[in-house]
Amino acid sequence: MALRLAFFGTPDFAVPSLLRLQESSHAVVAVITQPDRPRGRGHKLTPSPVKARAQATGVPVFQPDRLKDEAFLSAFADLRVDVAIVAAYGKILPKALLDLPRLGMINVHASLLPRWRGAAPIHRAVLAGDTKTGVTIMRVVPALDAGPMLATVELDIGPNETTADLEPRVADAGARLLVDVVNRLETGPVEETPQDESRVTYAARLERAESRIDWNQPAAAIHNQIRGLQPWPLAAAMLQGRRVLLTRSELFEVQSSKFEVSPSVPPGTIVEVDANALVVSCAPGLLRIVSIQPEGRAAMPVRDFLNGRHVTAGEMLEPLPVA
RNA sequence: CGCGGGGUGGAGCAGUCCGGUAGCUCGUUGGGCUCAUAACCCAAAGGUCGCAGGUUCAAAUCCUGCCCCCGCAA
Repeated sequence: MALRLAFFGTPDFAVPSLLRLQESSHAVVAVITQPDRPRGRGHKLTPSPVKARAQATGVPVFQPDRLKDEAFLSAFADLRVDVAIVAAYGKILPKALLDLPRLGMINVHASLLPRWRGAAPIHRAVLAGDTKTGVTIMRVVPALDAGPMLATVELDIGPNETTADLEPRVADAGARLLVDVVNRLETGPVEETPQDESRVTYAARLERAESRIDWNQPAAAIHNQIRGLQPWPLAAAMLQGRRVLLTRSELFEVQSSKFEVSPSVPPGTIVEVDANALVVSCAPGLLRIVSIQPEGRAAMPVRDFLNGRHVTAGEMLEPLPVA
């Protein structure tokens, strides 16, 4: 018998999960998403991506300010859902809500739990230089991302892959895994594996201040910063007195004597400008910047950037002033 | 009505203040040079200057309205 589902989700990450559930044999009878918020330029009130998708398909949408509202809780109870799905909803779900669905609530989480519980699992995995990540489907419990696991899938993170590249892949893999789990729940209980509490790490929300590049760091760390802070807040530095966002980089692997950096070269120095990259000295190591975004412009390959700007070896990429 | 930057051959930019021949770097195409090349030399093609209206003998440039892109801030 097809299950009646409620879907809690808000950003782009949640959309593929909603989409695949709607394509499944089950019935998504309600979508709960964050209230429209002023966002973007001009402070325009903008619906969440999940809301946009739900409205396009005619599913009833709930946008409660507080999940503990009696009115919402009773309306939700009246839906008599079998399973509630949570995918990056954006708020802690109260205990009173968790108990309402007949088979409980399950969460799509973008990491291999217990690593990276919390708000920014994909970003933190890339920032930490993880070479693999994945998705966990787990039961929602009152503690943050701590529920027992029903299924996982692993994904490799490419050496130059950014969070913006990775997120849709994780979202899609998670959506497939989710439908698989829901299908199994339809036929009976699914085995649950408790998380190993000794290996828990937390993925803190990103802050704007993390955008500032400190060139007194190993090239690999800065590379991960550039890859990880996408699509927001992006790694930033100063070039020729103007703020630039560094959007793509590559580790400089080949040890060529031509590029040996003497200890007297200060970190942040552009030691070489070639057709496609700015080669910058870090401490230690060299990083090739291959894509850059000037203020007021879209990101572009360094090759294009250099067609309109003069940058020569010896100039510096300065750290952003501390706000 | 949050603040600011921008839209000029395929790409990145200059030119706009002070109206008067459409410019630079790169790419593309053809040719040359070279053992060879993403190098170098020569040549060519390619543009409704975001859209609409106005002012003017003349508008990329000045005036008015609109569309789109980006950063900041939330």
